[in-house]
Amino acid sequence: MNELAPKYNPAEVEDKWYAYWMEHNLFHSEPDDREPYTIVIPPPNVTGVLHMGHMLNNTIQDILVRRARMTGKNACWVPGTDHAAISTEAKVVAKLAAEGIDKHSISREEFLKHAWDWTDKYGGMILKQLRKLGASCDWERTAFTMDETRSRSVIRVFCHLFEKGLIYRGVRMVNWDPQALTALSDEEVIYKEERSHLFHLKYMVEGEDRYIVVATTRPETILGDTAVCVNPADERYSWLRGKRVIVPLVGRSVPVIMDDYVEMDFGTGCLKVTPAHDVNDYMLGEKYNLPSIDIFNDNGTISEAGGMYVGMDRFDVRRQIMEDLKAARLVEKVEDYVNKVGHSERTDAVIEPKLSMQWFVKMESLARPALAAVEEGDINFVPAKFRNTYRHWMTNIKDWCISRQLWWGHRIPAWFLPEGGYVVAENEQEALLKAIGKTGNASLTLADLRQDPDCLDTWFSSWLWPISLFNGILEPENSDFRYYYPTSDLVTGPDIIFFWVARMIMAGYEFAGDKPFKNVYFTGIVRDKIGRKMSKSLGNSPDPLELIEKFGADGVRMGLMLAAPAGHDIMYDDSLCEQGRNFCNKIWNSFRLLKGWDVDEHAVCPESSRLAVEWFESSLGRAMAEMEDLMGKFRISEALMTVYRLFWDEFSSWYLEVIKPAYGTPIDGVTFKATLGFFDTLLRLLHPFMPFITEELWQHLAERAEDESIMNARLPEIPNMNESLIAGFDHLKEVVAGIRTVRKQKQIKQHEPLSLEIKGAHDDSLDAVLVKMGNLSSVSIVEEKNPAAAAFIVGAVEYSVPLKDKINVEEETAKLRKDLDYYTGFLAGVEKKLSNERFVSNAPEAVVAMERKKKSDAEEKLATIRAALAALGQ
RNA sequence: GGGCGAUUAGCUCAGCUGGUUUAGAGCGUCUGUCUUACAAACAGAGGGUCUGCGGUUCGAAUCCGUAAUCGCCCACCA
Repeated sequence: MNELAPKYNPAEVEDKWYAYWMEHNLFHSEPDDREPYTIVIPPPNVTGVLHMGHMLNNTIQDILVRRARMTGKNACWVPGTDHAAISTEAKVVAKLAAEGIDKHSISREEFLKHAWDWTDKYGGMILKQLRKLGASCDWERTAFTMDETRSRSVIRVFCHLFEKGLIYRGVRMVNWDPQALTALSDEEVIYKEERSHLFHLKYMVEGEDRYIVVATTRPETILGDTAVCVNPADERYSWLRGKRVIVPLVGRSVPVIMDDYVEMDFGTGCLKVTPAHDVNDYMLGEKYNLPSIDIFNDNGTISEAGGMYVGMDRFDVRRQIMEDLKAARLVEKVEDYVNKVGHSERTDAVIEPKLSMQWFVKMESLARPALAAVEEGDINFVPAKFRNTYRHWMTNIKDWCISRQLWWGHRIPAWFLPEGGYVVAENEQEALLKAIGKTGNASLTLADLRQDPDCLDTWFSSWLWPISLFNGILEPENSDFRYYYPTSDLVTGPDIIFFWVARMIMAGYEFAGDKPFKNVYFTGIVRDKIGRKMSKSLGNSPDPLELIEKFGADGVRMGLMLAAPAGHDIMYDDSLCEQGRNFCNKIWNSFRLLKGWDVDEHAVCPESSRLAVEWFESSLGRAMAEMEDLMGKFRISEALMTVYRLFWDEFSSWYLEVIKPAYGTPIDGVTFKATLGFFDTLLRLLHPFMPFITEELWQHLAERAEDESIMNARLPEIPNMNESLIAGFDHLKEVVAGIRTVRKQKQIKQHEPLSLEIKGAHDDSLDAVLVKMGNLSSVSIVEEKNPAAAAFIVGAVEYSVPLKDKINVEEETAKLRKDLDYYTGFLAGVEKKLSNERFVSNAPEAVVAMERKKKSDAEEKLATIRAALAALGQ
């Protein structure tokens, strides 16, 4: 009789509606006279695979975008991908290696061709997968950090900053990744605690029989030692002043220098100085004009400068040197030691501090307006605690190393001149003109210029994302940019607050003269049940697509959102998605219920239905107001919970049960029409969270035009609330629950009618509902309570169900005694408060009045309880 | 070594500028029920004194101090 299956089957509907939305171009936005609502996606790396973090992040974005659309805004969610310089290059190098091709055996052009092939093949994978999630991105606007517009924007920005003197080139100590063979920014180095050793090595004093002991974690770097340093205040070593010591094994004579940088109480108080391989030693080297001996090749093996160890790997050489030192009796002792070792964020290789020529951005002046924007609330962080993190970083900002020794990325637009020096220009022609201008040599040709082989840091393109997506760098006056910028909300993880968020804010003010977004919503990290971060290496992350297959996209979306307040890590568990799936099923079945009814337009609307309609409208209004408030504060999971309870508890368990016609009888037209209206509104409220099932049912609910969609339906006005009706229903629910408890305790079936007796002031205006929901045969007001009845008290009114022989006086008495004790205690507490003169005189009047009300309520209630006990002969 | 945040029912969390019944929700648990939308369900029940200690106050989960535990971020002690 009902063509709808008793269980919702997401697989049958999801792809269908996504295709429908695409086919009717419903995600696309163009500027018009509506208010814009814009989100730019955090571009997933082309090397990435869809993980739970993406699911969470993009669900939130989709909820925000869909809700904005339904409130009449012109919503635009721009998708795209990031070229991920290091990761992608590493992947392509590995792929080529597997095919027996060495990167350096092929030309740059050939390599880039492979990289582009790889990108074309795998790059858009995550974006495709996001469609399964229901992401309503404007796919026509899909961008890539290395497409033409974005690339040209990057180059333009580089030139702009260079001309402004904010980009410079120089030799600095940088973080070197010996695996990826490139420099990294400070942010790309992850420090991890590692158990290692503190080696105490003997350095003989030159020309004497004495020695000093130096403590180091990296004995291999003795090959590059050019001094030993002690604190000038350290009396233990005052005799060393002016002397020289011999570097063990190496045999080199190096000076002893004195600097208070050295901590006297760490290790032996004696520090070996290797200017080429340690940031601090480098500083000392500069200060004391020490030679710098670079003992490593780029790939981490020992260079020519390393004497007999040439060609050995840095970790092998550490072991070998220790053996040799032991053999030479130059090791005093070896201690266990825990220290922090820098690793490359992308390759996990141990970082070597290395002196090299790189390009840098001066950050201080860029940071100033960006810091102010967040401090002054022009940009709002959710949750606000991230402002602290941001402030700290921004006020301690260091220059940004932006050059990478890679091929995959935006090539640095600098050309070296034959006789030294360089020019920076947006293209070759311009470079040539500048070169001629600079050298005065009109016969220069392009062949004389050599472009810097290095590429730019990936984030040097990402930081422009909100601007470059709308082509705001190259054409700042274009209508898209003027309309969509600044964007509205950014949704991202706190792990890239420095990499990306902070830099976008700086770029916004520098290149667009305005903030890039108004709100930043920081999601939490998705963790497993026992709190571990989900990761590929741990294998504790479910495959998102399998989850969607199992629970449906709507179920998964809801599961994630239920547990995801902003900035809180979420403990993921499949049971969350189960809850989401179950909710879909609940929605589905309530639709089946009303779909199955016969409607009689002429039937009279029962009083109970009339009341239910009026009450539910109020209830709906209350929930909608609450949702609006919560969404405004980005408390999305709470907004979802509000509509969840509205649908499940209020609509399904109460409203539908009240208006449900008896089996085989039709429903009246008035109630039916109101119910369809409610259902329609509920679907709209749910749509941002669960787009698929709501579209499916909304389309079933009425005849729709060919290109119509719930996506573009508006959220209705919030209905007015009838507070007293809501209060009346709240009371009624308790009475019904009381009746149900009696049934349960006395083992009376739900369908067996009971009569209800009421003693006390009773408002009978909702009796029609009471009779229906309590399955009552009669409701009567009595003067005296029937002793052979099961009683319960709601407010100060006593309700009882006459049951004759089923009544156990002891049980009834015990029940009432329990209530009596509770309220006696409660009353005592209130009275204590009220008898405290200082409370009465100090507390605000309203609070005192509230306490008086509590007191009289409790007294009334106690009177009722005592009367009930008396009726039982107690 | 600095800084930030957290600690509320079995679990995940609300509880904002202290007073709204001797703390709420969802899930889970327990007990009934295959009642003609839904057992992915229905009905009912139980469960915390708010991490410890001290303080401010007429009044504190809510403010202050302190201790413990956990987490995150930053930092050049080899």
